[in-house]
Amino acid sequence: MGKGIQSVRGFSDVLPAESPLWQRAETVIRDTLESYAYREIRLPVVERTELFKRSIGEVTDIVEKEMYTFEDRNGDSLTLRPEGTAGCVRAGVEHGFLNRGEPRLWYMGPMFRHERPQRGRLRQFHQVGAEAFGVAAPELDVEMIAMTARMLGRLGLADDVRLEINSLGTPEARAVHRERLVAYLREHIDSLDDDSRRRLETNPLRIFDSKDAGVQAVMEGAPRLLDALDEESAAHFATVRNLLDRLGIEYTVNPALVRGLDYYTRTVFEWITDRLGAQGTVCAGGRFDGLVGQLGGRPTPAIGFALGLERLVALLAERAGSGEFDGAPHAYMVVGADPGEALRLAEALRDRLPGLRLEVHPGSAGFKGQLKRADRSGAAVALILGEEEVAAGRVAVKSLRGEGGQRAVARDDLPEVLAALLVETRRAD
RNA sequence: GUGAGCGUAGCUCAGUGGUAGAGCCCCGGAUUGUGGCUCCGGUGGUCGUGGGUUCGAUCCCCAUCGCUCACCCCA
Repeated sequence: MGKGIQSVRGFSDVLPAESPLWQRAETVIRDTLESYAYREIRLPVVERTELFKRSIGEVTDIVEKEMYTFEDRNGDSLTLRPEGTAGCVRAGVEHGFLNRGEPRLWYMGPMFRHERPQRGRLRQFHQVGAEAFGVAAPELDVEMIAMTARMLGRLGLADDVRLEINSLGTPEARAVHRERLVAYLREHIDSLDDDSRRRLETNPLRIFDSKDAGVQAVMEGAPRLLDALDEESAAHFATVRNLLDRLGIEYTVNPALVRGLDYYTRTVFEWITDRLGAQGTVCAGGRFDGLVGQLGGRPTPAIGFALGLERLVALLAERAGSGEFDGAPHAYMVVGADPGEALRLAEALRDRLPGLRLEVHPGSAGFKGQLKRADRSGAAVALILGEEEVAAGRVAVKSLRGEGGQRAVARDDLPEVLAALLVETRRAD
């Protein structure tokens, strides 16, 4: 325990016991994205530091104190990506594909933020993100929300999450509102706690969800961003709400919902759970109509979301039933005097049945020990290939679950028997 | 970055100022080529690390590292 080299704080392993859940999440997400015509893009984990400063915002927590930044050997400042959108937009501008059609992209991979680890928060964590470019219509916002709803639904998490939405309007409207809000708050500065005073400088909108009762009272009378929206943004938001209603997607409007990154505009949304402690946001996204232009591309409207895989998997783990796929082999081959023959047979079986998970006992040993291993492997059956069986051209198929019956099967019939077994266990996969 | 709680076997945890235990796991055995159940036996810990107090520290004190949760922030 206290020995040897340990993993770096906040960088954790996904052990074999948990990886099936990850695989299931990834598969469902990928399939869903593809069913909405999103295509995968694979992006580097390292980008120039400047990219994140310009996109996420200089004064955000992420840029100010959470980035893994280092100097390359040639003196360039590089950063382990703290999120995926910036790199995605950078790639789009660099390769000039953002304005050819309306690209829909997704990516999956590790992100890095130097924060204090806690439940649902690691320094290396994994996100699935998707971005759609070139479409300003609110229909796209709603389709994206519907897509995330579908993912969560397919994973059986519909009852564990709720949707909150808000509109941040245009940067201009937001700036005007911000000034008004700050002016208002300065009048009531005496009623603000330290936390809120600090936010006054950094992100005054955040003060809306202060937990302090006195602050709450002040905020009752504060100017609301939603009331200050420009006409177009207001109409856009109204359409989003209307369409969500028509799709039967439930949501609540949360005027205090603010995305942490500077580049968001108009629609923002967040899927929240109460089952994961303090870090309840599982999936969040919104429009960023200004970012592409900011990063040197032709001004292009865009929308995206990011989903935290650790948090999603944590929810799945809570929900996981007994029939969960655990990666155990279907069959375990017990080997007698001729290990070479066992290997040959095993290869032949894998040729015939690509879906078969077959573990062959390495070398040969006593049947007792091998059967014990077979049992512990979690396999449904043991395939016993001893001297008697080899001589007779058969394989003993012994059930390791339930009664434990055993029967001799002719070699030629074995693929068929195992195929039936696969069908039987497919449910659990 | 701030605060709180916790670090004893692979895991879950007892424990006492006098150089450590249980359950589970793992390994072996209960006669010949048959797992699970039962019984018997066994491996395994410099009690997170470094200092201090003490005749003596796993236990008390300090520091440090790590874990966990919360704040902040966010996926």
